[in-house]
Amino acid sequence: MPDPVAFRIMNEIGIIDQLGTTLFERSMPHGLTVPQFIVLNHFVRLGGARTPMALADAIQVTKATMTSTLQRLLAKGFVSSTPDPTDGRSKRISITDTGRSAREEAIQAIGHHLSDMELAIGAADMDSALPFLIKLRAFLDQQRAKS
Amino acid sequence: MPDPVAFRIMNEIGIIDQLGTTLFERSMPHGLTVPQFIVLNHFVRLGGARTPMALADAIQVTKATMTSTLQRLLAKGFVSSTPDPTDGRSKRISITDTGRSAREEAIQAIGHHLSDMELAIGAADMDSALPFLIKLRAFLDQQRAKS
DNA sequence: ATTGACAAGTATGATATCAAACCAATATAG
DNA sequence: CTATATTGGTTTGATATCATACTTGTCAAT
Repeated sequence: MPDPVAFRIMNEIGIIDQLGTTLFERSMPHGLTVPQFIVLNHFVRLGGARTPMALADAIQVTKATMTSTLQRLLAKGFVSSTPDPTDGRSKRISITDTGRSAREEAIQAIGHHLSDMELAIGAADMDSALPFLIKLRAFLDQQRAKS
Repeated sequence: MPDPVAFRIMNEIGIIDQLGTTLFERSMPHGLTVPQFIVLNHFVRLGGARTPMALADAIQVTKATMTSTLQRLLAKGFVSSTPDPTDGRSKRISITDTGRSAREEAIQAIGHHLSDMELAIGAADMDSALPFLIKLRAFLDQQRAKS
């Protein structure tokens, strides 16, 4: 019997994620990884300071994972951390100027891959696929919450 | 400026992969992971013995990654390994009966998630998304080869 | 107020993954 | 044939990720 379509979808998605991540990380400067880049990007797009928990929720990883990624970004000087004045358990994380530049360089570096991809696949196909992916993500997110 | 559509696609795919993997691994028996399951599944679907390199190519991971996954499957007794009689560098890996049963149990365990998913998203939408994903995967695979 | 539940962050241990370096065996060139 | 290049597999070292357990601080209920 053939694999169910849902299985094949998840299978393709797993491989795409892996190949894409590897491709991007080969071009990014300062040994930036994709997760690190995503955090920097989040700061640039939304501005201001954020707690590790808020970042973890926004990016859909556990707080333990966020701790780990932030430690590396701190070591590279791309983010800074100060104690939260109103909550003794918490911290406020911000991007630094160096972090901003690194993110700019990374954008340049992967931009070329993204253009190639749009050219090869067709922006129209991508536009039509996006809602499907968003729906699938929402479903999985909701399944996770249900535990 | 908004993120390019290719970026958003890759972003969603990364999150879907992560959420899906976690969801599946929570239900699978014997501490099976998704990569381990994929290897067992490959053996059941295609039968016979395979070299680690052939498996790595089929599943699109590096040979180092395959070494690691096979070591864990060997430790669980789900695959067996014998030296290749014709090539002193190589091995022949096969699935064991225990491995076959474990794979059967895993199929049952994740089947329920896959049905839920098909129900929530709609099999028709999945059918139409699949060619897009296959095309994207092929593109990335070809980019990788170009290095 | 004190106690008990909850929340933020970190640490630990397991797996996956890649790149790079390595070893051993095979294949190719000359 | 011998020397070189290639190929199969493993090892090492780095990062990401989750689950679980722990610490510390906050909040709520009595």
